[in-house]
Amino acid sequence: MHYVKKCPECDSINLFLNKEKGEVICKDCGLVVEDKLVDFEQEWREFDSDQADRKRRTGASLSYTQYDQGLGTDIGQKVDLYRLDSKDRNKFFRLRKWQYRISTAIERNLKLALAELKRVSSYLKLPKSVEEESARVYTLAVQRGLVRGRSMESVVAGALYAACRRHEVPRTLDELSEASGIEKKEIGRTYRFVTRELGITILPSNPADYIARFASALKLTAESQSKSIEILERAQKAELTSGRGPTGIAAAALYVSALIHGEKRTQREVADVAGVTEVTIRNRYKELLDELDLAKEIKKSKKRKKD
DNA sequence: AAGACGAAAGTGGTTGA
DNA sequence: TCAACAACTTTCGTCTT
Repeated sequence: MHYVKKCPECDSINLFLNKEKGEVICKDCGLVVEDKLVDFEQEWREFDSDQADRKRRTGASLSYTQYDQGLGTDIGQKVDLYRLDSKDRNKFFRLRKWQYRISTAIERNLKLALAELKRVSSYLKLPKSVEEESARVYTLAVQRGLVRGRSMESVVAGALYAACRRHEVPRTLDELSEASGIEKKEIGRTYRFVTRELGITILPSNPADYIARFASALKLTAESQSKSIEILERAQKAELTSGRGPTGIAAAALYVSALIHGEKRTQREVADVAGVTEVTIRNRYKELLDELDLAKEIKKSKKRKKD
């Protein structure tokens, strides 16, 4: 199997293989370098067409980003029609007409929507697996008629948001909003509506999932980054995280660890990257200091600076 | 002068009667 | 369906570096 050695975006060699998700992620810029790392090798061999028939199990691969999943169903034409009497034949034509109408309506919608979905997805540099998942969600939503009364774009954005969360590569509503041009409120609304109607359960996102991306946006070193993960874990144990917005916590953890490692960033900078306000960072930051006695560590790093 | 701090009032969403 | 509520934002004045 072949692995990418360098990040094509920033040339970093700091790549990280997440085996469960089957993705290679650049730790520096957060780019998903490779995903869907599936072993494409066959575990069997075939020596003639007879064996091939018995051993091959699959047809072409399915993809939800193709509007009909690469397949398609038509009610057949002409074949065997001579066997039907005129009544049945009329029925047959009527069915075919309806099938045609319904499928073209849905297909036309899907074609447009999936084009938009791909656009937004590539803008946000989302992994292919998330794109697939969101396409699947959108397809289901269309089939259930959930798009009616809502703009196609907002449902696309909602599906993407849901897929990101499920794959633990969360983007903030702000980012989705910027990429799709749909209001934050609207995305949140359709997201909740669609996931509820489709019975998709989504875990509350983990602050740690945001760290890599925020850290690279702030150009922090790997040490600060792992320090902030450590802080997050301690915060979780101290039950400082439940009920709080995950981005705010991630931002505060990054802010503190940057201080500790003498890579000071202003609250403003961190706040902008994380999409929260300085006030929120201050509140989380204060809680972190109170509960985890990080004050010592900060003082230490200040002393080191003096020396 | 810029950044950090914190109080106060406002917003949108959840929850429980 | 409504009111209470928690988290977060906005705004603004004050303190610190």
